[in-house]
Amino acid sequence: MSYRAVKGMNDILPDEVARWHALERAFRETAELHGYAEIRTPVVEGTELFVRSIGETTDVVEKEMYTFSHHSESLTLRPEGTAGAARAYVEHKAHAKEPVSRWFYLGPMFRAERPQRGRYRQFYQAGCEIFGDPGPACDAEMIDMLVGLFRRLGVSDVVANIGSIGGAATRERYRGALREFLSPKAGELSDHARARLEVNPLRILDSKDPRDQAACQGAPQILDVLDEADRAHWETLLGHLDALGTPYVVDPLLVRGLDYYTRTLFELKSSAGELGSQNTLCGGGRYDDMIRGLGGPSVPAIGFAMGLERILLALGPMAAPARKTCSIAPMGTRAVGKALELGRALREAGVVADVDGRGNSLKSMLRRADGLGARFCIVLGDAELERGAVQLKDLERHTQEELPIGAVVARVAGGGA
RNA sequence: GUGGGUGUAGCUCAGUGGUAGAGCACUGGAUUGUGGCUCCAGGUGUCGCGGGUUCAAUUCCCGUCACUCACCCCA
Repeated sequence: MSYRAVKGMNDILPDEVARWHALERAFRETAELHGYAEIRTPVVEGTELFVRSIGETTDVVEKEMYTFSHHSESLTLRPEGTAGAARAYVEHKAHAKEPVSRWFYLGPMFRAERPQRGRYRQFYQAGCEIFGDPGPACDAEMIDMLVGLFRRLGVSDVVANIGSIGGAATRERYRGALREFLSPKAGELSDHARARLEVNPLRILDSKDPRDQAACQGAPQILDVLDEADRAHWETLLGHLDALGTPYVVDPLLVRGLDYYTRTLFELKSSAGELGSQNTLCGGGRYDDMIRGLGGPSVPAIGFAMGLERILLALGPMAAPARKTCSIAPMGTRAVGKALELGRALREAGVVADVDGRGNSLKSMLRRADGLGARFCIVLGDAELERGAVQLKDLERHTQEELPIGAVVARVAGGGA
């Protein structure tokens, strides 16, 4: 086995694609119902776009990007979808055409991490962005949409965690307070957390290390230090969710690893199905400063991305599709010619047709028809050809009848009735 | 980048210091031309790769690679 797919990048074989289609269809339908329109942006962007938007000191930018240079240009395979959408929003001056833009996207993203269950180097995300609406009504609507989507998909145990990290000013103030609280306990922290104390103390809140969790007991909470405007935004959001009856859990320690977030943050988790420890199905939040930061106008924004393979892991197996194929089993060369003709006629009538021209035994052809999930099998042998007839077998009802060859297409197209 | 686990048939996995098996799948037959159930028959393997110990290694030892799970981080 000399050629293999690149580590962390997987083939999605035909057997599995039906599940992907079903998920993608549910996402598209939901997004479109909420007024989102699809945008498709390139998989490659200038490296600087990601550095600027995601943040120079984030793990994604520091060590997970696939970056290469072409001539003198530094390019990067997109590690997430928001930066590209935001770039397109600015580049095409969408703000001047409509007050609010609601966009969704779907496609592969790339991060050079160590792969594990639910985490791959090429992975698929679907996401939505709203540009030009400061919320909090649309924040509530977005969270409610996601809860509804996961319910519809059948992820029964999904939990929406929400939080707020306020605007830039609030966050700066909180960072100082947290550092002050944790510094005396620096000796009790994990090495990793101690290193972060100066650079990004907020992330320590997120740590799974019991020492860090213990040290964070009694730490000041960001929700307690929101400024007036941030607080009003947050409380109104909770009010909307309560009014909608959308279930949620406030997580005061919620911190996301991308630097661009402001105010509202949310994350949907599950432990259903085959999910391993990477069980965040969907994450998002507000990024009110990004558009201006990319050289655009001062336009607020909010968005989320969901990991498709994680959702598929949570979903488990899918019901087998209905039998609709018609298989044709010819015996002998003359019959094969007739079978090809019949196959074409069936397809013209809108029937999925499979001509088994392998020249195997009838038993083998019927077995294959069954394996394909065919509803009908047309048996075509010399005896039938002489009579200008075919045997039409209904694989589902276990019945068989002889029909004139000219009548079989209409019969099959009519579902056998 | 760090740590654990696993590498044997297309798939899931047993197994032994004397060069290997089951189930599923596949093919044929029982039914000179009739599927899903049943019965019978059939084939395939550099036993991940390299080295060491040994009369002999798939098995024991060392190395290496791959896969996998977890940490970090994220979807």
